[in-house]
Amino acid sequence: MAPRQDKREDIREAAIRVIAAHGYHYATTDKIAEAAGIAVGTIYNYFRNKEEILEYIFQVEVEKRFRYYDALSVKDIPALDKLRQLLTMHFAEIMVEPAVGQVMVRERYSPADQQLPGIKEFILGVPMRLEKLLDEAVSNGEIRPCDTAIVAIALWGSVEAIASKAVFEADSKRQRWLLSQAPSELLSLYCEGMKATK
Amino acid sequence: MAPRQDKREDIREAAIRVIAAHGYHYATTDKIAEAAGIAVGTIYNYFRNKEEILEYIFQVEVEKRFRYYDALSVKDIPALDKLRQLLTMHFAEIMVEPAVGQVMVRERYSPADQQLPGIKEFILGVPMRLEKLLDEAVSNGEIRPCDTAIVAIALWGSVEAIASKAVFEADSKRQRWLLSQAPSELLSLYCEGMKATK
Amino acid sequence: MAPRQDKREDIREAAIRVIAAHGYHYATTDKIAEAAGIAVGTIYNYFRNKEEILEYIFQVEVEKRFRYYDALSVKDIPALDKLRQLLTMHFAEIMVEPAVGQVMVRERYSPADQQLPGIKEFILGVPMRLEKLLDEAVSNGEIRPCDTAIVAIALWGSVEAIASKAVFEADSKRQRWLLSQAPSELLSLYCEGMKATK
Amino acid sequence: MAPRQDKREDIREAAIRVIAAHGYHYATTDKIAEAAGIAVGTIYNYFRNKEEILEYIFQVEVEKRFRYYDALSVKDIPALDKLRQLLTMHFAEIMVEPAVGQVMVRERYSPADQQLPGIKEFILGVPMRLEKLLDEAVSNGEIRPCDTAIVAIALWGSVEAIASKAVFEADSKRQRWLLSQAPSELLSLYCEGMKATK
DNA sequence: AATGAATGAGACTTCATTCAT
DNA sequence: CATGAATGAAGTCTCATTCAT
Repeated sequence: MAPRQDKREDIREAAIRVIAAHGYHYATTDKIAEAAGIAVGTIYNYFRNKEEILEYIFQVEVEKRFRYYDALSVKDIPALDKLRQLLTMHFAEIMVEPAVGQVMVRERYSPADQQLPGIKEFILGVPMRLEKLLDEAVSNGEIRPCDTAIVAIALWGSVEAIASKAVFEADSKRQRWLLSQAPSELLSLYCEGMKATK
Repeated sequence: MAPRQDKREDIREAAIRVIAAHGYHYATTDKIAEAAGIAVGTIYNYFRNKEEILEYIFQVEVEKRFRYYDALSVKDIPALDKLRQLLTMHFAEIMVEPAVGQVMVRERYSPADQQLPGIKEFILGVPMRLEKLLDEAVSNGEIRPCDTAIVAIALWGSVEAIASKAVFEADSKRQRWLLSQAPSELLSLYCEGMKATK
Repeated sequence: MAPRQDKREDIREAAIRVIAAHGYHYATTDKIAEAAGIAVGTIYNYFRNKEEILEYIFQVEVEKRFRYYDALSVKDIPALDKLRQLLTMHFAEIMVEPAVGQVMVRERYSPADQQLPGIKEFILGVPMRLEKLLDEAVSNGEIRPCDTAIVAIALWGSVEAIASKAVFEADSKRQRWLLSQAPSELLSLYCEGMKATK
Repeated sequence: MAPRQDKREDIREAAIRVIAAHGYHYATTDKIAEAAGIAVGTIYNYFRNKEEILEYIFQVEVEKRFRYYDALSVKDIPALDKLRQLLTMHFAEIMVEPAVGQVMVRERYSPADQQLPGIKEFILGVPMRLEKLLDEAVSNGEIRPCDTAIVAIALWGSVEAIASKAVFEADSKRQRWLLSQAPSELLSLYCEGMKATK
């Protein structure tokens, strides 16, 4: 196989592995360089500093989801279906690369006093898009009026909690089960509620 | 005022402030000591190392909640009321001391490769107790049968997400509103669901 | 049993145990105090600082040997017998309290840039007295003329080497054997030499 | 002059100077780095920790002597000559670099509870080789049968004592004299003994 | 005299970043 | 562009010593 050209990408992937394994603060630049098969110095030709690597990891994930959302939002399907597809996509991504899931769950507040812009985008941007879909669903009469901002946050919290549970699940069968069942389980929970049906 | 007797407590409180402000990894032992008004060395008369401080912070919070749960569990009231009271208590605690909330939300994976025992207890123990309450509610016919393990995780994820939102909310009025409304909002969401009522 | 009155002595003995076990630099004042059954602060009522404890340990041993030497030197017996008795006494002391032997062997250069006076006394004073006995033996015609200064150093080096070997000997039977046989073995070696007798 | 290539060697030499001057425990890594003309951090590119430097110092000396012994042991000369040459070599090395001699004499028990492997090798390995040479001398009839293990220890103790004396000798003329005369003085002492010849 | 909590200087070590090759 | 040895600031922790009780 030809050597990977995009070294920035190599570094990102190596960093994901190392950070998932050790945590951001114990993921030294040396370890990342070694995992990427390059010299430490080379990292600094592609990233200004270590923070920027983490920033980039989040950016990539954010963009995947935003692009998916953008494509979704112009479709002419019920908003709840859009929601389901977005969650399905999120869990599918994590299933493909659980290490990324670990990083997103754990390293959200890692690097500094101030949250990195890319991470802020992730934490705020995704729920905000959920909120829009919920608003749309309310408009369509798919769900009843409610404080969609709060619901979006709650829903996203649930998603993250289950992803986190899955991502640290040692039993890989149960991991796949969790990640694949999660979207419909969650949506039916949030739609139907748990109230006893008489 | 008489000098505070329990220095371990002083250190815990100082550490909460410093960690909430800067994050565990930027909360140096020097800063913590300064915030506590003592010398660095004194910290090590009360804690074996820096990790143990974080461990202790979580332990205290865990115990508060477990004790509250224990008192609750013997009461003769509907399980859903117990649930509501537990959540109310949790949010009330955070309202009183938002810094602790920040620490609990942010520093869960901070210190090491391995999760600290006290933190594990927090992350696993609380949802487990929620699950028990949900099971009880199912038994009582208060809610319909469902995968209570998953629901507990989802519910706790929602709780944390809202707490996290609140805790970083600059507008303190809205913070109080979020924290006080959250329990009933969440429970009604989880019970009734969002489905449009015909 | 009545409480030991001489606390300086208690501390000395405790320090010997702790230093023998851990080495001077790992023998913290806390450990010594604990071993002596007193508070750290109390140490400083009897010793100016940690160094002085080591100094005192050597002093006591030096004095024992000097006093023994002084008593010996006025006796009217062959100088070689005096020598033998001095060595016998030295090894006997170590047999009684091997920990002291360990300290004397190991901690000679431990505490500081400058050698402590008490330790210097030990290192220089003892060989000097051996030298005097050798001179006397030469005068008496017990041994042939030789560079007694060098021989004294060599002899003392041998003594220390065997003591050191014995002191770290795990097998206590062999330890006793070494320490009890050493004086005559050494003296016969130094007197007769190893030359093959035709 | 071209810059020294082997930085590990530079550090070893600097450490010898600093440790000889101040003792291992007062030879801070900062001082060693300064003496080596490098930054502290650089030390840790060549040694895992401070102990390892001391370990390495002993290793180098051990190896010198073992290599010399190995070359010697295959020669077809009297065992006593081998012995003499080995001692001569040892004292010559110390004469060239007295600081190393100081370190070997003083820092034998310095670093820890447990003796470092390299130091153990030095303390046990050298006398063991002396013992072998003595055994050979006995076999050859060069010396009379005796407890060669004990004699080896005694002899090595004498050697170290004289080396130690020499190494701390301020008068450098007397130092050279001691170190150069020592081998034959010692061997003749050990062979002939001090007994008065009628 | 005895106590032992408090002190804080100082030790070792790590690691993100640089820069000469 | 790539390299990786060198850097040194900064962090954690220890421990001899002090002093108020």
